[in-house]
Amino acid sequence: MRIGTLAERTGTSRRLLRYYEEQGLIGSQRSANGYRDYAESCVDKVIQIRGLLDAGLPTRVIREVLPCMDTPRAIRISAPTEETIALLEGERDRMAERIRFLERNRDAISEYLVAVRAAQAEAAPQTPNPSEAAVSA
Amino acid sequence: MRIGTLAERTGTSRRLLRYYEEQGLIGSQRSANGYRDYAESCVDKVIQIRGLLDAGLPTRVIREVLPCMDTPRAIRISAPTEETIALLEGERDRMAERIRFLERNRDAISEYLVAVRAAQAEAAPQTPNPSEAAVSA
DNA sequence: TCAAACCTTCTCATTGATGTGCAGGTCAAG
DNA sequence: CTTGACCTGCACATCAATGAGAAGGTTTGA
Repeated sequence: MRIGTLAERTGTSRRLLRYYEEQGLIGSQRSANGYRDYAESCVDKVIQIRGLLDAGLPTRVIREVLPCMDTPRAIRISAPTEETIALLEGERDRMAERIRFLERNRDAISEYLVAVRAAQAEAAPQTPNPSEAAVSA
Repeated sequence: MRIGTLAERTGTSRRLLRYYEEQGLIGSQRSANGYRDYAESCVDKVIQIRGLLDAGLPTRVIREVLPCMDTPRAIRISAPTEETIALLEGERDRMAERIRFLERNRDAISEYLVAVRAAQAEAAPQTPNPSEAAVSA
């Protein structure tokens, strides 16, 4: 498929797809006219990349990690170097740490929101006036 | 405490602490000579900030979220605006999504590492390797 | 008291990562 | 021929963080 289709199907901009190719995250064939021609699997791959970037992994790491996971489930063994294995182990640990931290903060925010709602309900039990205390930001 | 002490206790640079103050993430008193004087609670706060940034939250959001969590457990109600509440709900959801994605990727990497180790064990079966199937996380 | 070592202040500039805008040109279809 | 999708390449934007330099405060010991 061409870049416009891939952009639409992944919700990214064409520009960004070219950027990811420039960064070595995705590849493409070229048609005779020079247009990029993407494989079907690129859709999943781009979504995967978006998620990994959002999770805080730098492109440098994604470049190493991605070839190991063909699609988000299937696994391909491709004789990685010891260095790559160590990188993956490190990233797995970093992910685990991030998860723990995110869980703590998600819970803290949830608890806070519950407390706020309880306070609101107590402050205005009969009058539903949401902007009574609204001031600056 | 002064900035050097805080830097040492949080593992950040003095420069970064000034930057966080500039960004409105932390505050400080000033001594008569103009030196910053940090409260004890700043240690936790800075660690919290590091974690939230690492989790992918921008300073703009942290600035809103942080005052709601005095230390990583205690919660203070401070009459937030509806806008802030919506922001917090959004961030909580984004965190939950990030957690799900990180878990998927962490598991994928773990599985991959297991498979790689199995392949290595098969390639070199005479090497005594008692913990061949050791997996973590 | 002086001086050296160290800490702090502020400010301007820069880096690195992720991404976007845009100009100028090519290609293909109506 | 016009329109729209695509190409390359350069520049710009944003955000987090850092470097460097100049000036001044603090401490300690000769």
